[in-house]
Amino acid sequence: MTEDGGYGQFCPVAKAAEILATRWTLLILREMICGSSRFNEIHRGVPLMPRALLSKRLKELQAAGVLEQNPPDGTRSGGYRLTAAGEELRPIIISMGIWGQRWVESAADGPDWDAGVLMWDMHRRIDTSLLGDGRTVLQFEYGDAPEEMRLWWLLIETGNVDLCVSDPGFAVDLYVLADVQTMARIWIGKDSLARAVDEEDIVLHGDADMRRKFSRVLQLSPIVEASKQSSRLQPF
Amino acid sequence: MTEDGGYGQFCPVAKAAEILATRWTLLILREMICGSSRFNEIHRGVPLMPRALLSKRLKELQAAGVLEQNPPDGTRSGGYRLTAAGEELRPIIISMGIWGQRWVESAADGPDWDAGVLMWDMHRRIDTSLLGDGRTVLQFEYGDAPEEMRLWWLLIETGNVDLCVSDPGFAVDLYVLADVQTMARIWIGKDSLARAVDEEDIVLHGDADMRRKFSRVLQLSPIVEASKQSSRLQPF
DNA sequence: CAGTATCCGATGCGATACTG
DNA sequence: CAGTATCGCATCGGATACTG
Repeated sequence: MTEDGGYGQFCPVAKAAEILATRWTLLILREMICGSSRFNEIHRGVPLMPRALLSKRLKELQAAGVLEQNPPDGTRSGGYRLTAAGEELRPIIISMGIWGQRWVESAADGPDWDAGVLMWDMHRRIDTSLLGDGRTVLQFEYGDAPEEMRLWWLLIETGNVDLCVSDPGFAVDLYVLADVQTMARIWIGKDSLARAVDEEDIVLHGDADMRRKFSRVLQLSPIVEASKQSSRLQPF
Repeated sequence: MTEDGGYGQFCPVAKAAEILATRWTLLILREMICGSSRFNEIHRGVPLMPRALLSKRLKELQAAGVLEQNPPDGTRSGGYRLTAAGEELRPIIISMGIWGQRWVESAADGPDWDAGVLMWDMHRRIDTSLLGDGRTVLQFEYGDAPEEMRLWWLLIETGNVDLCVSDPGFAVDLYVLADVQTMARIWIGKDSLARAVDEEDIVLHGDADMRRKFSRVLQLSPIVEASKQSSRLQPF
């Protein structure tokens, strides 16, 4: 009778909120903005979200004109892409990230973070141009993570970065040992890699050249990059 | 067990979304941004929201550091105000409004809008400096609204604007007749007052001087003002 | 005015299992 | 890989009544 989840208001903020202010929706858009396009890619960014609900949200966002489906290539679905309307949410969502980082207590102190989400985020921010043509393997070990989340590998080959949850078997160029919290704080710019290495909150070992390059190979969260230029984001 | 409504992620967008992406929350903040501060003022901006839920949300927003309570003045509560963190949401919420206006289909075509919310919004945007020291009364009649929402009065006196739902009894300076949709479209900048008057979608009658001044006395939604300068809002 | 208390019905959400 | 189907429950939402 009162229809779906609307607010019954003409105010454009209400209209935007009807689309954006439902659970998980902003995180799906963050995933898309960060470069995911396929169903399972998106889901890796929000692993705690029920797949059925992800499916539902993707439909809603299509109906709202924020996403559309790519034409299927051959047999499998072509994934999703942002429409022009969706692209214009990019600065808004990034602004929300900057705000969250600046103001939300415990934005970097949560107890139960998912190392998988962190690794999935990080694997998209490897600057492959600094690595040679050959294969590079980085191994991450999180001392505070549960058994099945302790070890991760980034396998970098011909400009492509794969995230592995089991040992890919190749020689490891760099071992990274840290707590999830430490790594996450660095990732979102709340801590510096240099400091963490100095104080041995992070231990790097392996190829000496790779150890030196690591701070440039692993770029930080897009939010951190954006917030460096965020003076432009406070126009009012 | 999975705690409250969190996402279990360190991403700052997720942290912001935990606070902002719950039902009604963005509309409460919009009300605060537009100048409401007391409980019942805020509620007039979201009349369909259960008061108990508004109370709960206000507590959540205080816990999140977005709002705080003003010290009670005398016997009654002092209402609420945005903290510094809350103030920094202003450009984000206005951006969402601009986005909603630009992209949401039917942002100006809803069937069941609330004339009360429209009037409540508009009463805050009367430029009292254009009116003399005496009393000014504007009467609005919405032909398409249900009986109890048809007639509204703005009573302007010594720079103060009161919204009345029953005839205040004073002489009316200007009568405004329109449909809620027409008025709402003008209010959010999707239609122009001049056009609507020309084509008699709106009929003004009463004091000739007041008829002439009306387009300047009634300022438009803050979203419209903001979107005129919105080139600054697309920094990425 | 500024909320709180309670009850009840609808549904959004999460968990699990299943399919082409 | 890319989703669907089903089910139970917690939360939301509406109504009503009550308090300082």
